[in-house]
Order: sequence, then C-alpha cells, then structure tokens
Amino acid sequence: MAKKQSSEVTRDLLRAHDLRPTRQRMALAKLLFPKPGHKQHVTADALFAQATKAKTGVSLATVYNTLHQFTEAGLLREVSVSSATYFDTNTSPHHHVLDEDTGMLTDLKPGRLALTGIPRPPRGSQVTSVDVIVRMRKKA
Amino acid sequence: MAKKQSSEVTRDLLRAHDLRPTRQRMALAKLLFPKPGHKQHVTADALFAQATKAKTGVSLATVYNTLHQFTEAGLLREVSVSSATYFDTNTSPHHHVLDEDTGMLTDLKPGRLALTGIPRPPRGSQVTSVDVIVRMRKKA
DNA sequence: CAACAGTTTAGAGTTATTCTAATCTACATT
DNA sequence: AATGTAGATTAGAATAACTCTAAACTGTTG
Repeated sequence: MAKKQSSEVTRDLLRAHDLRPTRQRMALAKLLFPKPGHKQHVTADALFAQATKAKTGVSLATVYNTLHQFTEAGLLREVSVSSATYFDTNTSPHHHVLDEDTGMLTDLKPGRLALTGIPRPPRGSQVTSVDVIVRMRKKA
Repeated sequence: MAKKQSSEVTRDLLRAHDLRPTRQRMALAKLLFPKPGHKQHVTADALFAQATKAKTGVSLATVYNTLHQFTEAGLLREVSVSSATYFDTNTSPHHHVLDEDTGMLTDLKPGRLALTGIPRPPRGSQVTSVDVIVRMRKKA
C-alpha cells in the first residue's frame, strides 16, 4: 500500500532545506512528495486544486510562493520558458539561447548543438516541434 | 545601403503564400522581412510597437493574427512552450515531451536524447538551464 | 461595380502569475 | 510559558500576454 509520507519525514525534509514547517508547506510537501522516489509534474493550478480538494486551507498565492521556494531549495525543477512567444524569421531548424536578463533571444549556430534520440511519436501522433532553449543569466 | 524591400516584392511574397496583400499585412511583412536573408526574432508586442512607431494603422489583434498566419504559411517559426509552468519533482537533468492535446508533460527516458555542443556562456554569465521540449500532437 | 469572402478592429474576456499590504504564526528569547 | 519579531500567509487587485467577439471594412471575382 502506498502509504503517505509521515509528518515527521516531511518536517525533516523542510527543516533540512531551511524552510519553516508551516501547516501549508507541510500539506503541499505531502502532496508533492507522498513517498520517496515518487516523481510527478504539477502546475500551480493543479496543485491548488488538489490542496483544495483535500480541504487544506491554502491560498493560490501560497501555492505559487511554495513552489518557487521548493524550486530554490532544489526540491523541484521548473520547466518552462519565458512566457512570451517569439517569432523567428529564420524558419530552418535551429535552437536558441535566451538571455534571461534582457529577454533577448539569439540563434545557436546550427550544427553546434546536436540532438539525437528524439523519441518516435505514437501512431496517429506527430512531433510538432523540438525546441531547445539554453537559458543564460549573469552570475549573482 | 540597406534598402527596404519593395512593395512589389512584398506583395508577391504574400500572394505566393495565399495571403491577400492588405495594407496591414504589407506593412508588417516589410518590417519582418526588410530584405531577403535578414533574420530576426520578434515578439507580438515588439512588432506592434514598431508598427505603431512607423505610424502604420495596425491593431494588436491584427499583429497576432498576422504572426500566426505567417507562421502557418511557413514564413515564420514560433518559439515557445505551453504558457503554463510545470514543476517537476524529478530534479535530475532530463528532458520532456509535451502532449499538446492534453497538456500532459512526461519525462523523456534519460540517456535516450543526447545533447552535445551546449555553448560556453560568456564570462560573468552562467547557463541556468537547458530545456528540451518535444511537442507532440495528434495528426489532423 | 456589386457582392461576398476574407480581413481588421476595439474592446471585453481569459489565463497564468505576481504584487500589496494587512494579518498571522513559528520559534528563539526571555 | 509568554513575548517579540522575522518570516509566512492571504484576499484581492494588478499585470502580461494573449484570444475572442461581433461589427465594420476591403480585396477580388464575376
């Protein structure tokens, strides 16, 4: 049986990452890490919905705060790009570098970055695009 | 001197892609393709600002419509991911497949997809992340 | 040049996320 | 154990990037 991670374990996890074990963080951590090794992808909205269903008193703002705190602590990894969409007049396949400080997007010289092993799509589906975005930022 | 692409050339470009050469599309095409081979990245907002500065009467909605039409026509390539951010409890480096029909994000088996030739960041900068997102969708 | 399909538009609506500033709480210290 | 306070939470407003709607306009075809 998939037993829920104990409060004690969760508390220790938070403490180990310098996060005060508040009621809200405990609840969210239990949803995110029900047991060691359990992997999942979650959006802020989905997590908020789960927390709400579980009658945890947690606001959406707290879900966002917590997800970012957990990410900073290394408990989560964020997957996304700048929310803006760029349109590139270069229509040949190539990849991009995004300067997070300025928002500037530049092409990666084609051929420099190689990508192999793109999975075959299931029958009836097609790969619409493969985007590689290397994000760079000034050192703190 | 970098001469602006003539109206004639622009008109032909649009016609060749089954797009009526309206005043608005002509203006935007000239901004996007000032001369053959000129490559650039542009956001809807930035293009709208350019068009506005050039005193072209073009609405923001038209800029969006036009960018998408040009993309469908193959004149542009869109660079972005789903606007939502996902948080992944798997913090080890790996890449993702996004099912565009359902919004479901799944991990790519590590090792399957290999990435080589990631550029060295300029001094003082660091690579914050390298995201590879393979997008799939059901065939039309 | 009439007619209509295709296009444009202002402004409202949506979605995902961040901000604000007031309230609350964990916990180190008394 | 009570207290002080830095840290945390919250409701709701604000923002950003689009998308939608439905009315007005325009290229093109006959």
